[in-house]
Amino acid sequence: MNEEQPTTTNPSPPVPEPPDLAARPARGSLPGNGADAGPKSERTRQRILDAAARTFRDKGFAGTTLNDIAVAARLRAGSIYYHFDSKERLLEEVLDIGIARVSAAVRRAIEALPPETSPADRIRTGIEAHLRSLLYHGEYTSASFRIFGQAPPDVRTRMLSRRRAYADDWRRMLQDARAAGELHPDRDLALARMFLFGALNWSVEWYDPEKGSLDDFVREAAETFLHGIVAPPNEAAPVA
Amino acid sequence: MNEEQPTTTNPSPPVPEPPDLAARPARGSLPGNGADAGPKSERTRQRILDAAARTFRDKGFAGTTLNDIAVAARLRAGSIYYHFDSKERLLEEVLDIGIARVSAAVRRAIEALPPETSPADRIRTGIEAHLRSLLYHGEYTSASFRIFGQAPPDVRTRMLSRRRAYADDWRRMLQDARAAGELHPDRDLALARMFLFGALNWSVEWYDPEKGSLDDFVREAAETFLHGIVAPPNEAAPVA
DNA sequence: GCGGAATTCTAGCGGGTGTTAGAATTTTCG
DNA sequence: CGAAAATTCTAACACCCGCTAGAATTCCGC
Repeated sequence: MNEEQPTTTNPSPPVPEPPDLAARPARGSLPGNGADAGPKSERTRQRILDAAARTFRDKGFAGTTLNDIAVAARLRAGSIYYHFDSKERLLEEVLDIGIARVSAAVRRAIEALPPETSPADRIRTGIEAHLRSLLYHGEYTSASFRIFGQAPPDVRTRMLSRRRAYADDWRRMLQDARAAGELHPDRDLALARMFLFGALNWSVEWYDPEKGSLDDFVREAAETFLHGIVAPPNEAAPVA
Repeated sequence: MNEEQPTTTNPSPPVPEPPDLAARPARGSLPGNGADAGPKSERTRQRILDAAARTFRDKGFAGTTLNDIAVAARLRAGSIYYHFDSKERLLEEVLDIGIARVSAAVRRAIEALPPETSPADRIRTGIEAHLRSLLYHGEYTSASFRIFGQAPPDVRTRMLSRRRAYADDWRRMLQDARAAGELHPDRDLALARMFLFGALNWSVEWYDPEKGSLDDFVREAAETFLHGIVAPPNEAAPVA
């Protein structure tokens, strides 16, 4: 009667994770000696986080049991509490990492552009980076966007500043493009931005990597957002 | 420690609901004599459904307790089982009604158009109808799209055919527009359709009716999707 | 390989879950 | 009114939840 056991997660792949990104501020200090915990603890901590991200994404927050996570992380439910204070905090950290990664990926991609790149091309690059971060090894990033609406109120409000910061990046990019005269003057940029977020993040639910290259996908996505679907009036009808 | 009590739902507004829409097969006949139950049952059944739709939308499926629903519907949790077989079936009916209403609203709006309306204008009308149905007294419609990802697997698969039918309507509209030469030939229509769904349904999460008229909003939304945000090359730069 | 710290496990508490049986109540209508 | 049917409530069952204390085990520098 339970949800099916996640036996598919059994083979336990080694979960490659670049730990450099924006993992966590760590705890101030630990029991034993000076700095923070040993490396053993850190590794299981990561295992728990990975399991939590996957399970939260698949079953939702309230739908996920600490035992679900424990099974996927190959330990007992009680042991989780050695590494995390509560289920809520575990969620919080997953969400945090998710947003941080997308945000960092987009920022990095844009800063790597040559300085003379036009604002519209920056937007294009931003869209592609966001999608890549979401769809390619996106345990946390996809969880972060899928689960956010289900988070307990206090977690959500605490997470909101992070989100706002990322949203501000986009607000700025759009305004720059408008200032450069590259955007249609009638467009409502706030609406366009939310439209974009909705469209991009929804792709986690349906994108199938086996049905075409990711490169083509992100390119086409950016094009669709920038130019819409309607044929340009001049090209299509050369008749005066 | 619990989620906050829904005391805000206390005043119990009379819940205006146009019962004509696409609620459910209904019973053909009247109380006592005819076939099945009386009208009293029908009214509380509706009250439960309304309460369930609102609560599911706000707290998610697993996060919603039968007692939450019962309180909002002004009865006891056990009594729900006189009207519904299980929590799952209750969810299923809510989702069903939600999809049926959006689908019906869009279809009706498009059929009301004059026959000579261009395919692109049909799309525009469809977008506006979808958004209206979602945002204006959309207990069920918004719940349907927000909760779908959290539904238990079997409910989800059973619901999938309904969704596919609605998706087909859109697929057809887009293909018609392309056949009429109104769409950019390079666009990937499947991607565009999913983009559209993501963008539209995400609006439940952020749209604030007090920050501008719904009419303006739906119009601008359709425009953004059809033409994108980039300025057209000829209009903006009249300089040779 | 010893000893103490770090990590995990066991076992359970208190509470809330969906669900059900049967009693109590309300509605319906001759 | 009164009886039968329809509807709601009460009380409980069986189970699982997040979480904790303390014992058991593993790790690791000496």
